[in-house]
Amino acid sequence: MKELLSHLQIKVQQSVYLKDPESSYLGKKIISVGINMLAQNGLESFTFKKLAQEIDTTESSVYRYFESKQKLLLYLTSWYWTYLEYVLVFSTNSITSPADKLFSSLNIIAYGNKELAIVNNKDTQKLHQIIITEFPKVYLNQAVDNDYHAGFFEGYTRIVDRISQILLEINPSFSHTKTLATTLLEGIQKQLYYAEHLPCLTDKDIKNKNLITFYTQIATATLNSSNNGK
Amino acid sequence: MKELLSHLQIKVQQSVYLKDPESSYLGKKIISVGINMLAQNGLESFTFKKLAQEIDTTESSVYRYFESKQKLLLYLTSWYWTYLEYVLVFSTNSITSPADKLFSSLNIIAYGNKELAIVNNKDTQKLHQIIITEFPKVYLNQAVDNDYHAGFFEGYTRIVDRISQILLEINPSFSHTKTLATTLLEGIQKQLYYAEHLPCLTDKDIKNKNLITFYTQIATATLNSSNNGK
DNA sequence: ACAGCAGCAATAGTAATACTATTAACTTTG
DNA sequence: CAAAGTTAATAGTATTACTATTGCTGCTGT
Repeated sequence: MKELLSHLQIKVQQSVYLKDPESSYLGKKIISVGINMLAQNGLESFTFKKLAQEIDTTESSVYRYFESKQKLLLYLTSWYWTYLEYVLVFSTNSITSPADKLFSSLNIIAYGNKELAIVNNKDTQKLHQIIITEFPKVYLNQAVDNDYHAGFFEGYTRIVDRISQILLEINPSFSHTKTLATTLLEGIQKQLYYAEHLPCLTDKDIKNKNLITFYTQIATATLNSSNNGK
Repeated sequence: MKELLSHLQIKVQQSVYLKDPESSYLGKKIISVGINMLAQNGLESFTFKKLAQEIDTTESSVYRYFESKQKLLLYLTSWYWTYLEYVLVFSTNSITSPADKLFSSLNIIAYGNKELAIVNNKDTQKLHQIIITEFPKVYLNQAVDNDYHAGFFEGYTRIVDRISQILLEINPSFSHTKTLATTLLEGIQKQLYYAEHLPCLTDKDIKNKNLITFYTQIATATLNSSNNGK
């Protein structure tokens, strides 16, 4: 799997960038150093000028690749969700029990693939950090409706669909799979953030495997509860 | 209750503002027009200059009240969570069944109090909109750790604690109340946003009463599931 | 009554950020 | 090897965030 994924060329929708960052050395630098800077200090303090200084180029050269820092963030998050779908599929296609498949999937969503640190010159653990703190900002803004119709959230949507499918395997008559899937997925990510920064919004032992066990329990309990057909 | 709440003076922690906006006409204007503008266009396009123009004053006069637009947002969200705790307590203290209390509480969190539109010159429905799209930005940034230690999230924390208490009433041996409480609370708010902007991340019938019913079901199913003592 | 002093808001800035038009240099291709 | 195309740097502008200073207004004490 390590071989398969590290050779994978993940495509991000063209309209997200002005010039394909994979097509030049500078473009690749923008991505890899951009990941480091965003993971380190977040979107607010990140500017193209600082990025340019870091990689010894100019602000306007960065603007040739992305029309704004939000679009660069959108590129990184889109890439990550697409990458994660591959990891998800490769890691769980051999699992037959739907409940086990759910557990493994949630585990990957929570902690990524620890063996594959760098894929296509991108630090996936840092991208995971970026997803947790910055991804909500990608859609909680005025541009959502346009971005949605442009298909910019398809990567994320497909992950949600995959989880939905697994939930449906556990209980084929369950009718609120999307809602449950997003609740699990985003709940897990929030808890990871709270554990780090807002400890009074979590329970102490909810970490590592326990976090995944708990959310799997929420899922199975809900799926097995009485009026699930309606 | 309408009488009680509309006469209530809700205090926001002093260190959030430079000068108490409740202490002058201009301050009150900053708050009420700020609510309108933030609900309308979001934090990103909101600036103190635009706010000042809207209320016929100057940018620097606004800066006398708040050191940044983030602090103004923090003020509004803190006010809202404190206000919502009163609504929650007043509306549910007569309910004896813990399950009914949970349903009512989640309903208030999802839809606020529709009878009380304006409290202390603040449009609570617009504030509710602001909470849904802007509150995550209040803590998903570099200042979290400082803001947390300064106690700026106490209003929200208290709401989470109240929900936790109700969950504990339903199952006194349940040990992950904070995690479940935040998952329910934030899940509901996300679904409201998705229904509006990202419909493929929700299920069609998950709206109005159904949304609350579903999240109450998640809660009770989880609370009643087997290994809850652990 | 009015000199003095608080408190408040406006004027007039600066520094940083976001973004763009134009030019220069280098590569590829006919 | 000249024309065409590609790439990035120079040199801007407009907006945004934030601050230092000044001036006005009303209250206070003698």
